[in-house]
This record gives sequence, C-alpha cells and structure tokens, in this order.
Amino acid sequence: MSLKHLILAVVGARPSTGYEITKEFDEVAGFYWRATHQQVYRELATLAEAGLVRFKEVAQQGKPDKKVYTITAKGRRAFADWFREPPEAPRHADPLMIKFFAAELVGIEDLRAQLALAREHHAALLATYEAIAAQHYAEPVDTMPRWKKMIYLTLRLGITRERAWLSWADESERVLRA
Amino acid sequence: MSLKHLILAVVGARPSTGYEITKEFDEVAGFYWRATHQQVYRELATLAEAGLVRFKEVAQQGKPDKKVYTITAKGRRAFADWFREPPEAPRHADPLMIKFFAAELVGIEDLRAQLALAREHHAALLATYEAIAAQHYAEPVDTMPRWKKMIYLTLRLGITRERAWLSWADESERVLRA
DNA sequence: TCTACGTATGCACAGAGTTGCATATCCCGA
DNA sequence: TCGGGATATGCAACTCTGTGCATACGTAGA
Repeated sequence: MSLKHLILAVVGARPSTGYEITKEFDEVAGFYWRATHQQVYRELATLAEAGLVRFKEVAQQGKPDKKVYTITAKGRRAFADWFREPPEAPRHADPLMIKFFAAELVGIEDLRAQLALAREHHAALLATYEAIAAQHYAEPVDTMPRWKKMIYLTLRLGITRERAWLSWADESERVLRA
Repeated sequence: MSLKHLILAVVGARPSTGYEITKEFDEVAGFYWRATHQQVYRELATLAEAGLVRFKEVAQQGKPDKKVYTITAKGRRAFADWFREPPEAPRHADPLMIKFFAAELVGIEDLRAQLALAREHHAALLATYEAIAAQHYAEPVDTMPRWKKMIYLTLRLGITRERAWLSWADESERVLRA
C-alpha cells in the first residue's frame, strides 16, 4: 500500500539507488516496514514510469552500473498529498496469536514452547534497537537536529513496542504456568 | 501466510460457516488478524479442495442456504504440524512511521495533525478492547476455563499494545512541541 | 585456489489481500 | 412503501507482497 510512499520519502531526502534504499529499509525502517530488494526495484520502475521519480545510469569501475533515482516535482506533490490524508491504521498480523487462539487443539505444552521461542525473538529485537539508540542517539533529544528527532521517535516506537510485548509475555507465562 | 491456519483453528473449535468465521475474525481476532469475507470464502474453497475441511449444505427458511464447514483429520494434522513450527515473526506496517521519517519534506505542523488523528484512532481501539475485557473477562483469570484464558491473553496483548502506543504518542508530542 | 560475501539489478511465478459487483430474503424503522 | 441492515455466498479484476532464480565482478579469508 505505502511502499511507494516510503520509497518517495527516501528518494526525496537524497538521490539513491535501489540497492541503497533496500539497505536503508533494513537499517532504519526495518521495525515498521519490510521490503525485499525485488519489491524496491519493481516499485522504482513503476514510479519512474509514472513520472514520480527519474534516474540516471552511472557507470562504475569494478562494480555493476547503477541507477541513481531522484524525486521529481510531481513525485513531491504526490507525496505531500498522501501525507495530508488521514493516517491509515497500522496493519498487524501475528501468527503467534493464532496459536494462542487454538491452543486447545494442540496442547498447552507446545504453546509454552512457542511462547519461549517468540520471547527470544522479541528480546533480540529489543536488544538491537537499544544498541542502535545507545550508539547513534545517545545525546539529549532537544539537541538533535529535527530530522534526527523524527528518526529517533520511530526507533522509540520500536523499543516501546518490544518492551510492551515482553511485559505481555511475562503475564502470559504466569497464566500458562497456573 | 496463515489465514489458512486461522480458519482451521476456528473450524477446528466448532463447525462454522464462512459468514460466521468472518464475523468471529472481526470480533475476536480483529486486533491481530484481519480478513474480508471474500478472503474467507476463497480460502475455505481451497481448503475443501485440499481435503483439510469438508462442508455440508444446509437449507434455511427465509435465509440463503449455508455451507457448514468441519475440520477433517487431515486438517487437524496439518494444523498441528504448523503449530509446532518455529513461530513466524509478526508483521507490522505502519504508514504513520513513514510520515515521521519524511516530516522534513512536508512540514512539522502537518505531522502534528497526523499524530493527533492517529491518537484518536488508537484511543478508540483501546477503549473498545477495555470494554470487551470489562464485559466478558471480568472474573479473575485463574477461574476461567483454559480456552477462555487463551482468548483473554490475546485480548491482553491488544490492550498492552495500545497502551504502549499511547505512551509513545505522549513522548512524541512532547518532542514535537519542543 | 576455492568459497563466501558485498555490490548491483532484474524476470517469472506464486500467494495474499482489496475493490467492485451480483444475488436473494427478511425485518425494522422512517 | 421504501431504504437500509443483517444473513449468506460468490465471481472477476486488480494490486501488492514474497520466493526462487539469474547475472556479473571484486575482494578477503581459509
């Protein structure tokens, strides 16, 4: 739905290649949006066709040629229009909840094992996010430039979400033990 | 990915029609999975073809005929196998985060407006979940039958998540005001 | 020397989700 | 009486997302 707009946002901040955009997604947008390089390249081609971005092919030595994409005026307008629309609700899909829902069919022991595995995953995520915060966002928020504050806040949502998840897991483990 | 398994879970708990499954999704699984009736009917047809569910057509007076689906032994096995696989990570996609990411391109005023609208949405969700908890899960957890505990825990995740979101929004509004 | 990884792009297919439309009946309120 | 909502199912077209495969070169380490 909004991969298009995420790409416009990145390309709007600075000219980028598909490869760079994919990496940026993994590093900085990974906890609220995921996309493979395939999706990115395909979407870039579509956006270019629609005239929202344009690209220049750049030859490199020792590496394959690359296409550097830039946002167009039309792209900027499209992005701003989308920005001002009422926010779409975030989409969640959590297969673990299906397992809770259907624990009766399989057994509570297996559910406990599932919960333990999921906890490892979420704990690792939280550790990663907190490491990023400690490394790149150690200074007080008010001293950050505005663009950095915004990125920091998206990271804060990731941290808040994972902490909340873990506290829910504590509660659930207590209930499952009883 | 797992719509299939969610349907198997519902049909495994008790025989249901596509219509009932869709409603159950809205009511009880809505905060971790969403599906339209189209998706449900199509998936049921696929599952029936694969022999994981079977159905009986039931005539009704005043209402259209309905198809009551039941899980098969094969369906039960497929579900149990899936259940024991390592849990898939939940998928999130939050367009609001894109707007934070790209606030520089449009303006901080518009972002504030977006955040306010999103807050309304999340506050309303939380109110709904808390109302459900008060109405249907008022008794102490240990006195609930096990199936009910499990459903209650999925609801608790919804509540925990929305509270966490709102506390993040408080923090973000402070930063945006500064 | 061989393997793996990083850089860089892309096609083809499969699977999942959305939107619009169509059908049919009953009941309730305006 | 007329419209809208609940019950109940489904097709068709479309978009969006994900997986597997393919290409091509350089560098670093076993």
